[in-house]
Amino acid sequence: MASQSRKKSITIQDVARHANASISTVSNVINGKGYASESKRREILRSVEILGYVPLASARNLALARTQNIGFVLRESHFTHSEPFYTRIFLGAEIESRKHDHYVLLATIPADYHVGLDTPRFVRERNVDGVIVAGKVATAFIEELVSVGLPFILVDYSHSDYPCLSIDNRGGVIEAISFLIEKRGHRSIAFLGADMTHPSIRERMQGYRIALFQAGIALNEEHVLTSDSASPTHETGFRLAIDFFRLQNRPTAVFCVNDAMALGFMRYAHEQGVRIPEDVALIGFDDVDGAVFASPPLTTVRVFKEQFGEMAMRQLIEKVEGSSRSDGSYRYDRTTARLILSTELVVRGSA
Amino acid sequence: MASQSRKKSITIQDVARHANASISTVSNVINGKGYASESKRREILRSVEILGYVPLASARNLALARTQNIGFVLRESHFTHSEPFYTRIFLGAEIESRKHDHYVLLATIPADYHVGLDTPRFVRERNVDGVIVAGKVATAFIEELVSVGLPFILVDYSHSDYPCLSIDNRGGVIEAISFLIEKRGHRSIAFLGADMTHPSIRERMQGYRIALFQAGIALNEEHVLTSDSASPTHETGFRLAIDFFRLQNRPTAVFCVNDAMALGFMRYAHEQGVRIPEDVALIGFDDVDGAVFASPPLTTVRVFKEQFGEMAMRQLIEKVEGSSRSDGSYRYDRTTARLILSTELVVRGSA
DNA sequence: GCAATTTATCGAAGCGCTTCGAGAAAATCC
DNA sequence: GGATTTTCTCGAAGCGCTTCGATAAATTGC
Repeated sequence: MASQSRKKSITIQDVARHANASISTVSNVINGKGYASESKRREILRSVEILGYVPLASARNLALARTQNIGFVLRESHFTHSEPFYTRIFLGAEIESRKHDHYVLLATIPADYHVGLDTPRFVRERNVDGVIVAGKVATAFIEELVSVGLPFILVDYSHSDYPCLSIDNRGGVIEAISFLIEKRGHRSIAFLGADMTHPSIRERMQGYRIALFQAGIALNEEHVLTSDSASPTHETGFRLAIDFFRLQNRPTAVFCVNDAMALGFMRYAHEQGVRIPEDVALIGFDDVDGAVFASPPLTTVRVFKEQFGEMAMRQLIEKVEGSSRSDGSYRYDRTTARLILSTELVVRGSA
Repeated sequence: MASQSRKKSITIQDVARHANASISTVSNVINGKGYASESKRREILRSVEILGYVPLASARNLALARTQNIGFVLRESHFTHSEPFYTRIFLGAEIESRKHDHYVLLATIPADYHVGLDTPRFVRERNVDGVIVAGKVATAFIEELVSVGLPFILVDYSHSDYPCLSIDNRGGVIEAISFLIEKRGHRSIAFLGADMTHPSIRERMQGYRIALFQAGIALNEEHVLTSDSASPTHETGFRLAIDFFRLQNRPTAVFCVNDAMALGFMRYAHEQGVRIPEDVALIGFDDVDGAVFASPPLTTVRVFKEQFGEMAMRQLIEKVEGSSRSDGSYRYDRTTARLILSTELVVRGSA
């Protein structure tokens, strides 16, 4: 019994026969289209119930020239990151996708993307109706999507030419820095960053400058410590912390471009016996899970990750469904729309 | 141009026409079946190349009565866990799936599973050829899989009645405890655990007992601190640490059932000014990413997560492909086979 | 009361692919 | 050299579903 093979399932045919109706009528009542008398409708629905009929997805999709799949693409390194940032976005998207009866297929691509070679299988086989691109990926990939005419949306990676959904990096940082200045009385605040060409990180940097400017504090370039080419990791935070503590007149607070770095900074501080927030206040960005377990718990800018994924999915699906209605009706083209998700400062022990 | 809809792609028809052959011949050469003259073959392949033809997955699958999808199911709480344990398994499975031209669809189910209501859509719609079940899920779900005749494999959750792939929990713990005893000279070792009904955790507990027994050390029940109903989280580790430090003659080493708990334990120890490993040695299990960043870095039992997922996928696909060949040939039924993946002790600073 | 609608139902074509014969041509056998 | 066997190619049926007419019955309009 154990190795019994898949049960041959019942088809629309069976329902039609059982309900004494034609296939097309069954199809209609199931999809709520066309006409059907109350009696027939009920009879059919009853048969569906009795037989436990569920339409076969593949058949449906073939007939409807769609897949009900959404691709989710990110760089492999991003997915394995210790902090489940993208994982959460993915999860949010996944949950949202169900509401719209879609599945999400995941694919990771290398940082140095080669068209053709690295093309996710689901785009080659046209096995998705649209794709969500998370984080910074090679532009070659994005261009490929454009060229095959697959709808997509960029998430957490702003780009002026394509539809994207991003975090309010600027606003989040401004809030954080202003908090440090106004509520905590700091006048000298360092900025620790990495991967400075990344749009998001650039924006965080801008937020830092703006907040300082607004408070009438002159920017001291020496307090901007960055490791331009490195990734903003725990390790990088640790390394820049070393530089930080070598500073002659050391700032009283530091803002790290993300929590991973902040945590790395904190580790070094611990090792040096520096107290946080007494000796130096610390704020991160992202609100990763580890933030709350740090000692002291990290004050940080929260990003609503699940919601982020949700929204991306919703946007994308709206777009996909819209484009598929070929009734020729005019629709506003939001292709290049850009949405920004706001953040929230969560104050914990480190500042 | 921007809102251009999906390009109507070229079909096998087009290739046939272009190559001056019949559809069936094209299909044959593409799939390497049947006969075909060198000339025809070349011509067809050339047309495929020129036209950039790629078979449409949905059509193929419909004709072949398969989906090329594998479902990956876990409890929602497991997926969002701060430590990407299952995420990594998922990733390993995902990567392996590509080699076999499969996609993986993810679904999360609630802890209190209700058949029908919570049934993952892909099992209802028969949109997967098999499913990987990760971690501890409701048995109702497993039974449902059995009843619909969908092949599956359990991962990280041993069950004697079903095919499963598990970690060598017992062996891993034995290695860890023996290390503590033989290499570090500890004679009094505590065990901190939670969720004691979980098979994996139970096995770890057994490992602890066995190792002690082997070393001729009597088990002191007071040194077994568990929070039976709680999950083995950071928080739980922290809480049990409190109990631990209240012990009259406190053990010199502690083994935590997983890294999360060990990290929680460590945090409490820090707060109390207890030095690790000088005052108390600490070993965890899993080797999560955070382990290496802890101070001191955590000694732990490594589990090869990606490989774990890979192997599960391989097993499952083998099974799926096997069962689909309906040539009636006899095959050994490995349905209830049980594989165990070995672990590795990684010695870092905490012990 | 009869034309014009609206409602109800169905058969058949089609989505893009695989696969099962069948027929023709080529190769092999004695 | 005729009978087999093998190689090559193709048409057609089928996978399970949607959808477009066509036909028939019921309803409406004036």
